[in-house]
Amino acid sequence: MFELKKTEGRARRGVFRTAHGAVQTPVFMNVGTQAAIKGALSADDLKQIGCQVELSNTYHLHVRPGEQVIHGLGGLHRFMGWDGPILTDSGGFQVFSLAKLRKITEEGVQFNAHTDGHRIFMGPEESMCIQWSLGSDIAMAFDECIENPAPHSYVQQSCERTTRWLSRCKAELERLKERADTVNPGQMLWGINQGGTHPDLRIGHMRQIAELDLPGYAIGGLAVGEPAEVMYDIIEQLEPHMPADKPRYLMGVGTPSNIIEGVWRGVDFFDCVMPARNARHGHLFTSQGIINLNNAKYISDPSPIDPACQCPVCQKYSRAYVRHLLRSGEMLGMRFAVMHNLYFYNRLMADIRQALDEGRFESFRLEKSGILAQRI
RNA sequence: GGGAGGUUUCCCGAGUGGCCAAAGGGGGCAGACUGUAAAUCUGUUGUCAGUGACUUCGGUGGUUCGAAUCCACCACCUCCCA
Repeated sequence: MFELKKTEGRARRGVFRTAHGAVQTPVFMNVGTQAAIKGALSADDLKQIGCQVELSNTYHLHVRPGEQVIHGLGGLHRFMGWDGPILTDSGGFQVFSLAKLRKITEEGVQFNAHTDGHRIFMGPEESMCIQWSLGSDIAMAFDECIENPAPHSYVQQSCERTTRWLSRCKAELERLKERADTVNPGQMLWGINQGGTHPDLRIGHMRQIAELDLPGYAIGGLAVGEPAEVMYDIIEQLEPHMPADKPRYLMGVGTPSNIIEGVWRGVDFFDCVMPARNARHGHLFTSQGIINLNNAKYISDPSPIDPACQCPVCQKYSRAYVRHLLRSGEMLGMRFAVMHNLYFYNRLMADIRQALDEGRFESFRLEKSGILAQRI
């Protein structure tokens, strides 16, 4: 399923096959939480900006419109018109981000829906059932994501529960896939490593979940409060304990620089809301660094967002125009900004892959990592 | 011709003797954002100087220890009656 084509140090160039096509790695997955990329981008737009994998969210689609609706319409791919690979996040992150509205027990998590407050129970079986109904290609394990830093004792207890939850996820998905109305027989489950910023817990947890021999493993619970250096250190210590023949997914990360550093440390899959959210707020990524298009200095700037960018927006429109649209609250401004940033991310990944193919990723990293992080 | 109301800091608008450089909103300027309750949130928005000082509430004078707030006149705006 996962084929490693080339390595450079710990960095890996590979191909991952799914029921909806192959994914060239390292890859950035484009986040469309509610089966849509915020900023009014469609599945067709995703194709145009070079997206390989779309990511949607179990909890959000369960709350609205409900997985039965999507299952009844033939699954998430048909529902949203995207025929490429889809990964669904399990709702585990919402355990973290909706913390004020939930209560965690061994069985699962009791939520008050963020929409109307009604009670929702989600545990490993519920999450798997929803993801099975959606028919994503990659279903993520239902885990608990903890804010860093967190005390060793709590993280340990949480990790142990996440391991038990993972076994339940695996058993439930296997059971569900035997049903006749399975939308995506090729659906697979990926496990998620937790352990906060404690290397011993990270490694111990990884060893346990690796035993389940899942087709992919994610690193969760990073970029949630700890400094980037701590995150890099954890990845470095954890990486030797991750199965080498399975893809590794660093969940929710991150900035262009974070991604380059992640690839350097052996990560294959990434996703992050940052390019889309920051775009909506006027922060745009360019080959020379980050610009805040809201700044007054761009009011009459005739140049494209990034003169080096080949995206549809940069081919035609000026910073001045996109800035005006954003400031005026026009949807088109958000759409343009999001299109640019996601194109930039997908292009960055293509450049990373090319550098790996050509055996020059180390120099690529040294050259780009700093430039892309600076504000200009 | 007679009567009533109004003029506030970029805009709208509160304030009717000190706690007022003046609520609130808009706009402006900047910042945050990492498996998206996020088209959101935060700071700032008279000037100069790090306690503080100075200028400001249509204009000019006045009352008062003290005025955006009270009085007189002037200017402009709105409404009502002829």
